Amino acid sequence: MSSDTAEERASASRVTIAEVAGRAGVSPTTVSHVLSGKRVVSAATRDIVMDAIRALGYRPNVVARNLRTRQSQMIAVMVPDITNPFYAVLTRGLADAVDAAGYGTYVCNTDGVHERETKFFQDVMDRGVDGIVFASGETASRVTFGPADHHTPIVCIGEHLDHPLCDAVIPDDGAGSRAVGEFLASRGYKRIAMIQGPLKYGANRTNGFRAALLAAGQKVPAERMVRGGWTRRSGYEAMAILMSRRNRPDAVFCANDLMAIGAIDLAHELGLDVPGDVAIAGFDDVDAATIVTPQLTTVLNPSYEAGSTAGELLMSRMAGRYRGTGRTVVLPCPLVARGSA
Amino acid sequence: MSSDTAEERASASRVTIAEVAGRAGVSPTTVSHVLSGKRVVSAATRDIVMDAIRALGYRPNVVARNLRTRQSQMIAVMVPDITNPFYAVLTRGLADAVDAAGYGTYVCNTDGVHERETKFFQDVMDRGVDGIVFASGETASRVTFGPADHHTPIVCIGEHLDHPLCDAVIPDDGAGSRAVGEFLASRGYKRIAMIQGPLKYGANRTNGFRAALLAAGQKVPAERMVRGGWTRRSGYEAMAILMSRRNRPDAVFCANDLMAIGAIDLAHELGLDVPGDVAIAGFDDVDAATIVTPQLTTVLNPSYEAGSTAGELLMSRMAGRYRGTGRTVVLPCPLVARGSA
DNA sequence: GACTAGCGTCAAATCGATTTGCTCTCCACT
DNA sequence: AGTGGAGAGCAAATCGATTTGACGCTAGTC
Repeated sequence: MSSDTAEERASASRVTIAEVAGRAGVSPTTVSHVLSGKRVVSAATRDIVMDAIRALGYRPNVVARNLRTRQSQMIAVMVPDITNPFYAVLTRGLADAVDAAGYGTYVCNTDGVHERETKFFQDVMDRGVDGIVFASGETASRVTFGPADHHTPIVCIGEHLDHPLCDAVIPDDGAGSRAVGEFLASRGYKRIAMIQGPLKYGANRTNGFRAALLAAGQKVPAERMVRGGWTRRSGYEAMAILMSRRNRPDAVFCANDLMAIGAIDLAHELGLDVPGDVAIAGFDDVDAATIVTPQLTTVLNPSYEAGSTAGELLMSRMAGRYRGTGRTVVLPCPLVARGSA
Repeated sequence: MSSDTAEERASASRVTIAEVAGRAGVSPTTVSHVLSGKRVVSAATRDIVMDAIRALGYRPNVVARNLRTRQSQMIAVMVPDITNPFYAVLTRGLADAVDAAGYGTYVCNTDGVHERETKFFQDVMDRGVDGIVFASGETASRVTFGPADHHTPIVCIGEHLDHPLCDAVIPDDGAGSRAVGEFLASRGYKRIAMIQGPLKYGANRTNGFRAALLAAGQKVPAERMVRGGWTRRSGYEAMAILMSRRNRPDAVFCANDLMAIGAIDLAHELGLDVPGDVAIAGFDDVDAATIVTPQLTTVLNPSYEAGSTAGELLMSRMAGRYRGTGRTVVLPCPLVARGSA
């Protein structure tokens, strides 16, 4: 906005609080107090100081402030991959929630690899972030905490973590998956299969789904449970296995939407009608769920809300409004019936 | 707060370099030199120091280091919205490129709003980031630089910026769009239309496309040029306008994939066959391009490479390997022919 | 008139590293 | 013996803020 003068250009280094104090004829202390409001400063000197700040274009050095105050006004979010729309939306929810309070967002892509998780965890602790959101898969439970780590609040998405300051935001996968099971059973499908996540992941989805089917009097034979790797490609392959069985399923629940899309790919390749020949349901309700044909019947996984409530939980601790044991917020995952089942 | 804080201070405050020095029986200077390798330390004392570091679990305070060295080992990326897969992939490319060199990634969602852009720009400058990647739409050219801002290298994606240390990574939209135009013309389409981006955006795509059609001897009447807002919904609406014209187009080039998907939505709604009744082409080649039916003929926009080469450009400046005027890297955007045209 | 009570301000310590200049030792070469 | 140089390590200054204890002042109270 203001045209930078030659004077300003000459002094290439940043303006310090001392220079402002000098120009205003007061001490650095007073300038600091004007800025922070931690002690009262007379209106007269406050004006003088503010004028000097404006004239010099002073901006406080955030790093120096962070060193002294032991805060960074920055929160870290650890996700497997920001490229995954689910985590991108979660990250945005978090960023929106904390932005107004002046917190910035530091993003780490862990790829779900334990070494990367610990490396980044170390990194963000060293950087002195004020809070951490852990959305990096269930291996998160394996990170080990150093003695100094117990002051930084943490929020885990989708799981609990053994840490005194750790809150949890849990989308209710179990209930959502149960709803899918009930829905499929009520529609009269008889040979219902499932494409699960990789071993040890997404147990709640499997369990909820299986429980609903059992309650509806259906057995779930082991050969109708196949594992995929969350990706479209792996859903395609898992579906291929399922459809090569003697007794083809008439409905398939996939533990996430990407795998469901892969499953639809294969069904179309085989010339099968969805849902006429096979019904397919997913989980997450990402954008792509309404892009496939037919549109995907799925479960809404409230990623944006998960991110933003994680932000709220963090802020309540950082501001000292809450200082208790770990809280747990459960987010409902409603069924979204569309064309594919 | 009181007792809690006292406890904190007593038990769990971080180990400092001074404590390490004390335990090792050397000065802090020596410990620092062991860690940085900036001066030689004898193997014997180095071992002693390293032992002390391990025993105490010492981790250097990054904030303090940053204050002294005036570096933050952090680079900022400004995107309109991390939720947009294009920018998510770009961000990942950047993060991967700079991660190995120890740089972290600070993400800002500007929503393309000028006030937010300047606010975040100020924020990251105050935080002392070592580099900035500007991928936040063409309003970027309006940010104003303070005197202190001229030391931080910047890379712009998709445009140039008037700043001495600013490099640019430019995906070759123009050539890509020209390829689409040639492709459509060669396929014999005669009434070719385009859904553009919002006013003042994506001029290269419009120009390249138009040039190709003119070269093929086709006129592009104004009523076959409609504007959308980059979203699926806006593509749907723009397509509706196009199809309500007396002389319906037989092919439509959309300035991005999301709008193309919206256009396909409408075509299907009208019971039209794609590409039989209308051919549709997009731009970007996001994941969703292969999820729609039919799969989208589009232009590959190398977002990952854009992010990673932005990282390279930044690092070459930060490391002092390059110190010259602004460089420009142009990335090719090849046509990807699929089913929709 | 002496005595609190605030108010406004400042000097100095602090946060935890890095970096510079200096000392001291030891050895090699003239 | 003297000089030069390299090798090792330390003390102190520095980065740029925040924060605390103290001091001078004015006003109000007994």
